Amino acid sequence: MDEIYEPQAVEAAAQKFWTDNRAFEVKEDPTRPKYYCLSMLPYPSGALHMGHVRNYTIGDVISRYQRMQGKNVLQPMGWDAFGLPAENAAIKNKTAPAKWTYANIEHMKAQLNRMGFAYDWSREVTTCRPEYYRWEQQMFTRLFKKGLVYRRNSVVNWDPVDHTVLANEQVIDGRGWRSGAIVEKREIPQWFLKITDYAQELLDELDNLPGWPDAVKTMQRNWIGRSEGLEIPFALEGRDETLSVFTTRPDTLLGVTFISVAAEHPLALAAAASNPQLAAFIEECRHGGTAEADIETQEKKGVFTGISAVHPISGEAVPVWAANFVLMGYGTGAVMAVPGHDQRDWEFAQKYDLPIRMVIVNDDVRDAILELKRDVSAGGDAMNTALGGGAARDVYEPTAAVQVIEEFQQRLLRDGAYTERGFLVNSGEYDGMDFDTAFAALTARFERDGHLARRINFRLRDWGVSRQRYWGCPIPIIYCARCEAVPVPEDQLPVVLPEDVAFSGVQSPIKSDPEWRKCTCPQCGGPAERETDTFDTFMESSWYYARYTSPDAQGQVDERANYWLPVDQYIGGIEHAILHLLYFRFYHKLLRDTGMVSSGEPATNLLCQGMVVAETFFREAEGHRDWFNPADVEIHRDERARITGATLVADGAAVQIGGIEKMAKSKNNGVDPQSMVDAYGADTVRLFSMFAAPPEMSLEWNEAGVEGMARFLRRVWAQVQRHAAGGPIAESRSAAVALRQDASNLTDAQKTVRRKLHETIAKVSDDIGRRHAFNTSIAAVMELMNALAKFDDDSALARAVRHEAYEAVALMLNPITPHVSHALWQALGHAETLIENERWPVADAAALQRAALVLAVQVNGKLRGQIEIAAGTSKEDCERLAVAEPTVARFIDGQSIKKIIVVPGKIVNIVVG
RNA sequence: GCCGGUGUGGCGGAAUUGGUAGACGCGGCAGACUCAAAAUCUGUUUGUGGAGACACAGUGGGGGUUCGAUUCCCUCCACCGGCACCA
Repeated sequence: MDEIYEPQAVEAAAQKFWTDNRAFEVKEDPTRPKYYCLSMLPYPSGALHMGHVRNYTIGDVISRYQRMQGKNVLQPMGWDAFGLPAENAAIKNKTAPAKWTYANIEHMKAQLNRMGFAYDWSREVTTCRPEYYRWEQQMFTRLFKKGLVYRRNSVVNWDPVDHTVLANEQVIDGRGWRSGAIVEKREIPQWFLKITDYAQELLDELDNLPGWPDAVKTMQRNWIGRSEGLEIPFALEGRDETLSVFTTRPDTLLGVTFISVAAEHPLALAAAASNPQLAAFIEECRHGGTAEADIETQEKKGVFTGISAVHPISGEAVPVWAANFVLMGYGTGAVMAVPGHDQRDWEFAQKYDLPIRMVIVNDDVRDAILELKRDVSAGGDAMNTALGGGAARDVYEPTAAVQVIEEFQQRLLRDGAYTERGFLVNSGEYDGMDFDTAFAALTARFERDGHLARRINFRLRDWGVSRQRYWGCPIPIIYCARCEAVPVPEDQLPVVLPEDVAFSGVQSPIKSDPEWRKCTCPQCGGPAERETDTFDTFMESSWYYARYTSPDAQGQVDERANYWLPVDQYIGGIEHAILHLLYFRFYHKLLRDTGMVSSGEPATNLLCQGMVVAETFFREAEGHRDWFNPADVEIHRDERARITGATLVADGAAVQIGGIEKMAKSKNNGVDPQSMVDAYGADTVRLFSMFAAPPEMSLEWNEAGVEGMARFLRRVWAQVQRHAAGGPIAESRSAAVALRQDASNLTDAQKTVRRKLHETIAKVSDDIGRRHAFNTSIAAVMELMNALAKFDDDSALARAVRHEAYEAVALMLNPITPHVSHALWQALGHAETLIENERWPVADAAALQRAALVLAVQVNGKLRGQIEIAAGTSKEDCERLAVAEPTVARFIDGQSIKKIIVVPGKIVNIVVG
């Protein structure tokens, strides 16, 4: 063992050993428990970033820990290789997207290997390869035949200058990012997968995923958005048509004072022909992006269409407005507006001076009304007055009950809608009913004549999978003038995307190439054309996890899938909480329903890691900011270590501190993992990324902290080196093993160190295995190392204790810093390498025994002292000792003890007063 | 706008089921070693008052439940993630 820790040499040696021995290639083995640990596959953007390092270190720690538990661990890796950035890079660098992508993969694969991740590369998946995507095309054609695929018009962002469809990301403040033109909405035909057929199951099965974070499950529930309500028909005045609206609040029906329809609703479009103001409004609504955030935050506007509907109960005329916040894609594209009890409708009514009607009241108002009703039956008429009759206002004296009602109504008109559930008023025969009663009564009313009014509505929309881009998987459809859309027959798959193309960026090469498009119809043999749209890249990332189980299957997957699936631990960023993770779950059900897998959910446990963030630095320039990388900036502090400012190393002049943000090119605050690995080694980078924050929180990259981790590894190395050089290692080993049988000869100090060791083993096992609290597991090992450093005893027994501890430290650190552990294991006298003899240490229960413990003593909940008690001291004795403790006694003095609470092993609280 | 999350010393964070707030690391300060520096090692480090023993305050703000609240409830604020064509 070298005296000095040289990470580059240590890591090269360990990695060579693993590679030479194919240490991480796994086979299906029914005799051993399997463990499938999966990290979200990277998009090959060019180089590994810190987010990847963090994600994959977490996965590797869990994988290596599970190997040490004796599991048959699969940890694969692959490339989400299709996507928009390749097209952008192709334009910028004048290269083909495929060439750029493959070069990136090669580079990033080398970087992953340099990190020492235990991947089974024999199962590598690259999603832009035809041997991968042909199965995705096959699945699509099968779903087509099952009726789970359909084509309809839907809205895209259209750049009227470049004549291209833009991704939401390419729309900046309503304008195309390259052309600067105001983006328009345009409807084009697109392919959809019927995820809504699975909405109920996707919702229900969230309850069977205890290993998923609650935040993710809640977000998915809300995204799926199941709601129960009624579909209510409004007849249109002077027309032989009805306009149906879906509502979850039929109890507010008598409060409807207008109806809002989407600007692109057929009714509005038809009315616009003779209404220039409406036509202008519809035209205005065509501008701007399609993102929901844009639509929901824009100013709410509307125009009266000139059409009136008939209220189905009161018979009153209700105006129909076109509004920019109603989405054609949801429900029927029309909503009933109840300004009294819906805040958005309330604001709209205020703006356009539409009536606001109170039809729901709270408990207090209901009680007041009941009081007035008793008054009415006794001959008074205050109730009519209070509820809007108004005629007698000048002459009568308002009672307290009337005041309650009037105040409620005034608040509603002045401050905003009352949106709680309550009791119906001003609703004729429904007056006095609560929500449930009114819901039932109105359901009965609208369900006469066998007509069904009850509806279960989902917010979830079908998955639009068409993209008007080149660098994606071709959609395997052929268009024939006679047979319309025909799926490509399975024996003609894959439909291969040409990779050697000139890519200008304006038009997809397969759209502009008439030869690629040309084909014959598989049904009638006539001339036909291929679909030139490609799949959403979420398609590839929805089933890659299954392909890893059988990467060479002659089918999408084979029987090996059922050995490995479901995934035992999935790890990825929280930003995927909804879209990717919902498609991932949906696709698994598609695989199940086409007989390819037997499980219902793809992953039993999910860990969402936080972002990697860093400080930002900038200088104001003309109209913009110049951002400086943290590596080029020096921080200044005052005598109490508070930051006072920062200067640029290059010129010594001040820069402004811009706050902590997600590592990004735009803020130039990215730290290159490669430079960190070159400077400190992979183990130090892995250790820091696991130590600096718990996995699900954001991690602030800070180079001083990285240095601290390097310092720790050097200390571990130096201590083990000193131990190994200090005596015959084989004897220490056998003496350490003997401690398990009999440790009674140890001195108290030796026993204390040994207890600390076994407490640490217990804590680290729980922290890594159950809690995934890697940061505190490292802290515990550091505490142990600090105790060992102070353990000043050179006897043979002390050497045995120390040997036992260093072996355990090497093993406990192995998941996190496997290269160092590999070297330490050999230094501790083992002929076998650590990877050949992976065994997680187990705490010795006998070593954990304590003779005495310390209890905190509180008086009225405030800490006042401590008492030391022997293990097994009775509650009464604890109370007696606590009361007698001098400081405690001082605080009790002169007051009577009312109660004493004893929490065994923790605390005594004496309540006085 | 809607949905979800986070907020604790100078900084990253710990406190696992309501039970001693600040483990561990960084930074700072002091000291040892050194011609010197770096590295390393030792001590110290929430704030205020106090020589000290110790006391008081303190977990984004306000309120509540409890013998006891960083932890539970209500409310407000700030920041972060997602919003269906970024991946």
